[in-house]
Amino acid sequence: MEPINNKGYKLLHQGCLALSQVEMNGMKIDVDYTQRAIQATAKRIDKLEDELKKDEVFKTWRKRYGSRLNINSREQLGEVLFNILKYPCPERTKTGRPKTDEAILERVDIGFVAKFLKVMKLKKAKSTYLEGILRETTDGFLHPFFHLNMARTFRSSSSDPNFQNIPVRDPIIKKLVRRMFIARPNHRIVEVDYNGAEICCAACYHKDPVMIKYIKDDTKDLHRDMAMQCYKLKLSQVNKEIRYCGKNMFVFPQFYGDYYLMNAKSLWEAMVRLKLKTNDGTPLIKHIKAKGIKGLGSLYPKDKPKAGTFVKHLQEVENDFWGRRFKVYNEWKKEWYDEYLENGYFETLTGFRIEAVMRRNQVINTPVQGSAFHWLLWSLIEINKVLRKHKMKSLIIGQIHDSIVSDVHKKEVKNYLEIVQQVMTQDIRKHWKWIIVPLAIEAEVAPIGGSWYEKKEIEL
DNA sequence: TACTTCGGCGCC
DNA sequence: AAAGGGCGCCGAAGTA
Repeated sequence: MEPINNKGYKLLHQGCLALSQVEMNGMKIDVDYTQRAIQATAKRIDKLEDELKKDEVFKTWRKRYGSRLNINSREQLGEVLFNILKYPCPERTKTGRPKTDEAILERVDIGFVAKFLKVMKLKKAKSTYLEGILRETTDGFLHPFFHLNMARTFRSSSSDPNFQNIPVRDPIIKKLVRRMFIARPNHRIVEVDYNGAEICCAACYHKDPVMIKYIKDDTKDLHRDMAMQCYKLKLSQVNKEIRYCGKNMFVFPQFYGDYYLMNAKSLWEAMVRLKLKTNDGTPLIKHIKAKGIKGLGSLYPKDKPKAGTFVKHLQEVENDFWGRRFKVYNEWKKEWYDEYLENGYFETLTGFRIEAVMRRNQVINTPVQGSAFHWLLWSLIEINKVLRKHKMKSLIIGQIHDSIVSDVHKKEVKNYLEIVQQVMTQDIRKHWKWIIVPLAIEAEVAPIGGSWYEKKEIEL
């Protein structure tokens, strides 16, 4: 990759300097809390493991492995469940071992496995987060690294520790871990993020009028609409959980280059596993069957989807998605890839030529993912400049691809929010005239001296 | 003991 | 026609 204009060059130069400032600022860690949390979590793990050891399944496990038994080994558990106890093994890894991830193990409907998964979650929280972060903490402060030279898409990455994958989805683990991150005295943690950054950024490349309409019109909601179509629901039947599935099991995978077979699989599994219900309380699986879907259908790529299966339905949704709904977007993908094949490179709107051997999906995703991050990077640089120019006490302490985390002095909160709003939604569009969609941000604020866990969304 | 590979899982 | 984008960190297991 190389810059093709001065804006590109300056972005990385200043970005590097601004991020080193962010690294130096660092964030406060509640060390006492963390030590207590580690102890408490260790205790919970011990207790659950004791219970596991009393189970019949564990006795089978011991018989098979004897002293080599390792309660942390999913591979051993896979052997016990699928080869000895003869539970059906739905999938294998590329090296031929039985797959033993969460989705697969949940299908083995016995208490032992449910408890095993619960313990694994706690161990992940303890080792990677509680202990991993504490290990990197000195004098109560943590200074994660932010790199601009690691990601192939010219996003950033973070390490030692990785600040960009702190748990947020599982409410229990979220609280356990995010409680570690606290504001400096008289400060509040403030996190601001772009709404749908990658979708908006993609729109600047493909300029699909339907997508632009979705972005501009507040009453329209793509994820909701696709959830409705995938699960054959009416507007009144959709809820937050179902919308989440539409977003993360259809829309985003499709944008990343996935296809109907995988969508059908994960959307179907979600119905069963999360026991999804329509807003009026009907189990989704029952609803979909009433709508004429007999079953999931074959997941073998070579089989032709059969009428009346969920797979066939998703194939139709996909065809509609690209063939009718986002026709212009679809044409852009083809042209963009063809041009890459011809030239051997492509150029991002943020000012870089990227010359590398890439697969089709990478060629389509890289400019979007990279440029969306460049919006954030440019914003971070400008916000940092303003904070310093006005000698404000507030500090930027981190960045997560499309969001900025700051430790904001209690008297500067209003001012800070005005600055980020101005930079992220107005100034950036003067800097890059090719941004053809309105940009919006969301802000969350934690109490004075409180933790990252306690952040709450506020009106801007 | 040190290192690599794999599978898994956390995030956007 | 083909078919899931980008990271970093952990422990298990195998190898040197």
